[in-house]
Amino acid sequence: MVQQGGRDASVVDVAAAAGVSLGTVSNVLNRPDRVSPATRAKVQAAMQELGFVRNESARQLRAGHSRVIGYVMLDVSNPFFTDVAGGIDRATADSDLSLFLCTSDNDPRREAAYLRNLQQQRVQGILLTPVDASSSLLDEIARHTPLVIVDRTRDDDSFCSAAADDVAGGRLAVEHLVERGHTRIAFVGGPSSIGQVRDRHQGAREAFRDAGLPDDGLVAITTPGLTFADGREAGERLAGLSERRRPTAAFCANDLVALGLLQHMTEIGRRVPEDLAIVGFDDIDFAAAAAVPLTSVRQPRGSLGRAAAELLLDEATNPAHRHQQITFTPDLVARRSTQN
Amino acid sequence: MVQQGGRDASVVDVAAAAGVSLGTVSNVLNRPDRVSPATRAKVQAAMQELGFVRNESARQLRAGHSRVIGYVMLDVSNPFFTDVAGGIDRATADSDLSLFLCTSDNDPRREAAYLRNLQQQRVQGILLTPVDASSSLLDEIARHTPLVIVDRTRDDDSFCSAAADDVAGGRLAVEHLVERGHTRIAFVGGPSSIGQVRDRHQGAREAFRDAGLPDDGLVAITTPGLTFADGREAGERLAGLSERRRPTAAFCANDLVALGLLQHMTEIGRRVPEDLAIVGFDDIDFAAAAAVPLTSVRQPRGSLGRAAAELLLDEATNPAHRHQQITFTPDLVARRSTQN
DNA sequence: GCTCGTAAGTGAAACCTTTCAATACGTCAG
DNA sequence: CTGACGTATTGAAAGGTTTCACTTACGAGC
Repeated sequence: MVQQGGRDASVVDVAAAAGVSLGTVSNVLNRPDRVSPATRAKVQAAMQELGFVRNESARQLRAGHSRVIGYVMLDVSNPFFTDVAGGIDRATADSDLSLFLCTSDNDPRREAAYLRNLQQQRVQGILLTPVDASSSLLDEIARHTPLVIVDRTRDDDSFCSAAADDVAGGRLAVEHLVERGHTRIAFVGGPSSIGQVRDRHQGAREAFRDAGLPDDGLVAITTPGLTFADGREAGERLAGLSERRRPTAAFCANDLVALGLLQHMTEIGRRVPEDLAIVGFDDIDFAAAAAVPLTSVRQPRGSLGRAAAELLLDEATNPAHRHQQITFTPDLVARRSTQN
Repeated sequence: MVQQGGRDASVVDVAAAAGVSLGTVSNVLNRPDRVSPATRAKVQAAMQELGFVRNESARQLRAGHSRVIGYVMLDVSNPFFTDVAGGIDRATADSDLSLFLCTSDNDPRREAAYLRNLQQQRVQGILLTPVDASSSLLDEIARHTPLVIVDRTRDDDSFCSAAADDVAGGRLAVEHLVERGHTRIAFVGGPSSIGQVRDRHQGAREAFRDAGLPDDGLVAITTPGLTFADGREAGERLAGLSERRRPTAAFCANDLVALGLLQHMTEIGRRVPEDLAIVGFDDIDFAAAAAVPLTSVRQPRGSLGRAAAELLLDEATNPAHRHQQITFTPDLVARRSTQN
């Protein structure tokens, strides 16, 4: 911080140094074509000299809004979400908006803090993968700030959203396992406060019933979160079950959990898929590269982000905007973890 | 956006609605204890009624700075960086600062845009994993905004930084391979504009020479980036070499590249480590879960983020702050990808 | 009854930028 | 030579919050 003593230089200081009015300085900044080349050069020299840095707060205050959009995601360390973020990023690249990423880490309080913070910053809009899509906080935020829900939906159509059909995805996974002859299947994931988890479980249940199998054949192994470590820990619990009750296949609520489970199984000498077939969800890049390449329900991650960003941009700029719910249909990528 | 017609409610509107002065409203917001309970309740009711949302821009304008810190990272989709971000996050959790994440995607222009944007927002400080640590832009930014370099260093001590010793890491990797009898080793990574790549390569070269091996035994396979896909593509190039010239081991500049390479090898029927031993860098969680568990140079990812954040906090708040360069020493985690 | 102290509340000024109506100054057509 | 027009520049107002020196009200102490 070289700027010892006095505060940073402002347009007023620049104007004084260049011997012009502050209106002219502003013109150099915002409409350089309206300023004669000579004056422009003089002003730019003064800016350089004083180390002038535009004050975005003042600019925003005047403009009424900032040139930022925020994406509040559930978990930065899940590659699924960073791939979604990549899609958002590409969609916003040629607007002059900056994208700020925030991670709620599945904590509703942190999510709320970020949402309020972004709203108070008067961001152009917010993309959100909510911990709980039904929270009334979302309505409250959306009263003032365009808000698009990513990778989730709400029953009503009060929001734009871009999401994959998680129930359908859950069905796909279990149908695949049932086709391969499994009749005792574990659903591994949690907590059930996460909508994705509920829907995927729901789909699993539906497919299980439709196959005419008894309800108690689908065992829920509830985890505290959806991380790698949670998957490993679920593996311990699965391994601890008596052989009679032990499932022959596991459908995991996401790939991280599936990979953790897979790793634990390998470590304790169980074979995948012979001893336990595994299906994941999301089809992150690492799924295909796993110890046993992982069968997974693929979501179009980038497209999902892109679609969400486009909805947000429309909502933020188009007065005739109407809310829209875009649903992507997932598909199943079969790999070795289920091919016995 | 319920707020049809008029602009958002401001403190003035709240004051009018509650029948108090705007100073009192501000007191309710910032020093509630100085306001009588009755008045406080009245004001809060008015805020509720009008849907008042504090305007952070105006607040910042007054305060001179925001309550945000930014981390500009090289690549969100690399789990190494999100793990670092996790460490930063934990370190800042109990300050009242919010952390905004930005991804430069290895593009100096995007990096510059984010840096300037954060600076113009008058953020409290910036954490940066730079594309090019020697860029003079960093000096320019640091003239006004506290800036800490993460996972990189500069020769001079003009910045705080927290980094692992990449040269040492590179040495570790190659020493490990040499110990296992390899004398033709590929260094896979790029572009060399990335400092990490240069340093790791440098370390590899040093270890190779120290082992008394001829320089041309260390083959550089330069990739355009450090992604999964770059690793696969490098695999094709490696496989295309004549048997005589083909290395028996590869040291990859990061785990993503290593995993891509590993996947390609497996696909074309080459065995790891028998046909090609592989060492990665970073030891991300997925390294241990890979098709062939990956030997990797471990960096303390979380600690690195935490240390960087603490340096930044100190620089931002402590007038007696002195720049400090913290270096972590990496270690090698040997797994199956090098055990033949 | 008067002064003093404290607590509660007030309101103007400051923060910095952008906008826009107004001004100044040439130039050109008539 | 005048009037009209266009270009370059000006300066004041607005935007919402916080701060701080100030006023008011009220009860305690003498």
